[in-house]
Amino acid sequence: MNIFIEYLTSISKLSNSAIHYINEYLSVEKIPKKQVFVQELSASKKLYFIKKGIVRAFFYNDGKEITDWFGIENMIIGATVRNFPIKNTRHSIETLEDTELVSVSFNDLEKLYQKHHDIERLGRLIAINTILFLQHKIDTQQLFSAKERYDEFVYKYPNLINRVPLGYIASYLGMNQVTLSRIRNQY
Amino acid sequence: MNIFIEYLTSISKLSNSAIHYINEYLSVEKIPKKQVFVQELSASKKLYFIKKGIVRAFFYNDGKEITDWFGIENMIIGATVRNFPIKNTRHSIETLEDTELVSVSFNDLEKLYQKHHDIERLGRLIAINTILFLQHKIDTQQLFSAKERYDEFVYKYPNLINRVPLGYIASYLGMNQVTLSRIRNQY
DNA sequence: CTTTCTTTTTAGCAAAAGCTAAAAAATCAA
DNA sequence: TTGATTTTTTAGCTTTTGCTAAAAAGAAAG
Repeated sequence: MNIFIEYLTSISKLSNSAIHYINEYLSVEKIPKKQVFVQELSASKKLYFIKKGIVRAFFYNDGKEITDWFGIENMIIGATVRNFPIKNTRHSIETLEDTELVSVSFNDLEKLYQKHHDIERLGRLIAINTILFLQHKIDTQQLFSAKERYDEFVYKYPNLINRVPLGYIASYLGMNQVTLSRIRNQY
Repeated sequence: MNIFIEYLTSISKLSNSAIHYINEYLSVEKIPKKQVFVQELSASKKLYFIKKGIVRAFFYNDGKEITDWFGIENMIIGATVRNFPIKNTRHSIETLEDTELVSVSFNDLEKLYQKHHDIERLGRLIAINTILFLQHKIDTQQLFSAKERYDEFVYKYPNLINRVPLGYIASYLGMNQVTLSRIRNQY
């Protein structure tokens, strides 16, 4: 789990007592490949951190499956996708490879926030990072062509291209799977 | 300024002492129409809340001006657009109508965060609201046609359509100004 | 190894949206 | 008001991306 604490402290300093407290509440879970381990994200009772592996978030629109987000090592599930009690969506999370997760229940997380000001601050800073990530996604969607979006994806996630089905990447990038195949073969 | 405090407490409860403290740090500014009052957002020293009026955030891409965000009453400037020391962009903020703002300097805001746990929590919750807003924008961009995006915009900002130049709205919605004009005249 | 199932590529055509430029309309200022 | 400036609409053509379906390639299972 220490990798999780390291991740957290890289975002914001934490007191020893906060670290100790967080550790108390963590568990580790191993999930095999191709398993939908969160059926409905907004109803999820836990927050997950990806220690190892690849996951994706997806939902259905017009009968079609849309991949919304890819999670790789050192990412929090639901920081980016809408893992908030506020909004009802139909997101599921699936492992694409064997995955190790660190989890905290939202109940416990709430306790952590309330007891430790520095953990609350950490939560705020994680949210701000998420905002930056999303804003960048909006920019690329709005200003980049399909090819440019793909190129950026390759740059950003060099490991994913050969490990994840093309169709998932296409829907993540907001384009047709056939279009992506063409782009990849440089027209 | 009380409208600002009301806005804040609608998001998260604040202790009386926190409210008192916040009030100490607020100022009010009036800006006339069509004035670029923040030249470079990421270098801005203050956070603004819109008490009255309309503003927009814009930047240049490929020599073209892109409107990124519209701010109306009861919005925080920079909660949505990237008003963080972290990321360098070239966003400016301009009033579209006579506008009244409440402002806090980031210096003071930092103090507020540090002194009051409940203000830090408020900051986290505002960030989460921003995340939801941005995720919705991503969805509409990715899944909606140009017409659908416009229809949603009309629904969401009924006041803006006749008060804001069409070109600004078009770039906000990620489409050509000519395309938007056609859509509006229902092809 | 084959066979089967899944994923990717290719082809051809259709639809959506972009671009340039000019005309029309609306707004602003003297 | 009237002339000037800005904004919006219209027209015609181009480009990009989408869609359906079928072929090819790859991966998985017996």
